[in-house]
Amino acid sequence: MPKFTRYALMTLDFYLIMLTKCMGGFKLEVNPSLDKCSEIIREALSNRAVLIIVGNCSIDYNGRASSKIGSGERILIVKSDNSVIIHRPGGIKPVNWQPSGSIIKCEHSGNILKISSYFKGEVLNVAFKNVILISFMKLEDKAEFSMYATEEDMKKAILMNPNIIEEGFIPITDEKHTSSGFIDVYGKDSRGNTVIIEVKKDVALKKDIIQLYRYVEGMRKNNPSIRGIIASPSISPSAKHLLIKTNLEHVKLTPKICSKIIREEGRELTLDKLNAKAMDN
Amino acid sequence: MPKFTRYALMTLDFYLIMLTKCMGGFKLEVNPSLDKCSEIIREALSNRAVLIIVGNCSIDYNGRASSKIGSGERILIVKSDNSVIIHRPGGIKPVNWQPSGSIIKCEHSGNILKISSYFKGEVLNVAFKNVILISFMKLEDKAEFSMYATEEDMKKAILMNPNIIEEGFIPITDEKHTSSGFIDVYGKDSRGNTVIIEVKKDVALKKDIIQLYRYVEGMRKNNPSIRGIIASPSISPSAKHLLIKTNLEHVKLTPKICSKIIREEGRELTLDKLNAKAMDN
DNA sequence: CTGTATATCTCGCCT
DNA sequence: AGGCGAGGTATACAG
Repeated sequence: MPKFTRYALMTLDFYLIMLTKCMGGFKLEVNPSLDKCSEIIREALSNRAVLIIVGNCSIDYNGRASSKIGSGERILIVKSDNSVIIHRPGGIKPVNWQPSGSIIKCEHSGNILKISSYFKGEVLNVAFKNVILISFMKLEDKAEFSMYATEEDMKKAILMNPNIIEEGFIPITDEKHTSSGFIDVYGKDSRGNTVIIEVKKDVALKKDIIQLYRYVEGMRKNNPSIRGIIASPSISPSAKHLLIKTNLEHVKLTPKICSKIIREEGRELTLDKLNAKAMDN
Repeated sequence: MPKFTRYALMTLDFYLIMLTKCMGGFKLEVNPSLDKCSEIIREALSNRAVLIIVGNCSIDYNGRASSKIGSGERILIVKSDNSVIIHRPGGIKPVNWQPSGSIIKCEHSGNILKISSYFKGEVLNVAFKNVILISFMKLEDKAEFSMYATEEDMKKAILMNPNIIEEGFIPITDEKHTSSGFIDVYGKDSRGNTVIIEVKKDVALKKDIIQLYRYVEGMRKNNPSIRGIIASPSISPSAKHLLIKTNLEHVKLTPKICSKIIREEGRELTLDKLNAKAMDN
């Protein structure tokens, strides 16, 4: 297909999309006039949409520090929380930025489009000489970001560095089988008390306490000094209540810190060595 | 003007721009098919253009740490140096990134467009379910970024914190007039030797050494122990050579550090106090 | 090249 | 609200 036709078709397509999209908080212009930009920016800001501008600008910043940069083609993004980032064509870090909640103004005077952002005594001024592309859109992103580590990784981290549970804790085995099932980590505290640890990578709930209680209760008959610890990033209020009633304990332990322990200690300590270490204990 | 007409005109405009722009390394699609995206991404990468993709994606990262995030609408930017940043609709920091020089691949399989980036054992996988907007463009930005401080600020910083020149330096006046003109900062070192400082905010060149030498030479007749120091962020090789021959000295001093001194010490030390301090000496 | 100090650090957690 | 510590810190600079 010749380029001409391809673009003609694409343009028709684009036209139709524009009609639908502009209802739903989307707008886009290529090589717009600065007046048009000014209009679009205002619309984006009032819509609390994400605004993207690509064009030739110079930037002045004054606040905790001061910076200045002359003309160059850059990408400016104003997010829906009014944070601002400006990126040059290279490098991972923005050349200038402004945190969430800043007050953004836009002014078109002469041949310059000025976008100003104010936040707690800090001023970021961006002056566009020309704009290649401007667009805003409503973006939805409700997903939760997680530094990833499995419960298995958390157990591994405890075996690698038992002090993350408490000073002097010594693991004996992992996943010991008991009459009530199996437990995650089994060991002794610094006073020689038996310790049973249940690991959860998410918030510990009532059911987790109940599960741990079942293990511990089965063993308390023969060993009254036994301790039960639930290791998790957090614990629900009702689970905490039950925890106290059942004389169990909670230790804060996040997948993230475990992931770090594995990464850092894992350099010297291979899995083989780890298993050997576990066997020794 | 009714919306319909406005967009029709805009679309025509867009169409014409596309024809010119696509020659010069620019392409843009709204709501493209993933196949089309794949094509555009390949073109962007081979052109070493800046690529912007807005769409619904999930992201996996594995390297120094691991992270995972489910579906959400985000902005992905691949810069011309193959650095990657992915921004969520809010917040100043990217949710995931990859440094410059990473190897980027793109694969369209099923209903998913996968963009992978590899760098020194770190893998970033982005899976797009749909794309709202894709565009690439060649951006030119040769401007130099500077943490801003004038030569005046640098002199002020020396007066505020003379130790940045050397331990025990005590400024007496700034801009002392001599028979050869005026000098930037004039003072005494810890041994009581007279010191003349010439401040430059950029690399010190031969001509700067010559200028300083003229001042110093004029005073060496009456005061052989006089020292001449050029304070600048750096010095050119030929200037350095001349510096040694003329028995002058160089002290590294950047506008940035001066800017910091003024910011930090300026909190306690107002301009009035500063002037008073300068008068005292 | 490696290690260290810096940052408009940002961000989250804690008091 | 203020202080503290971590970060996939990134980045500049010294050794």
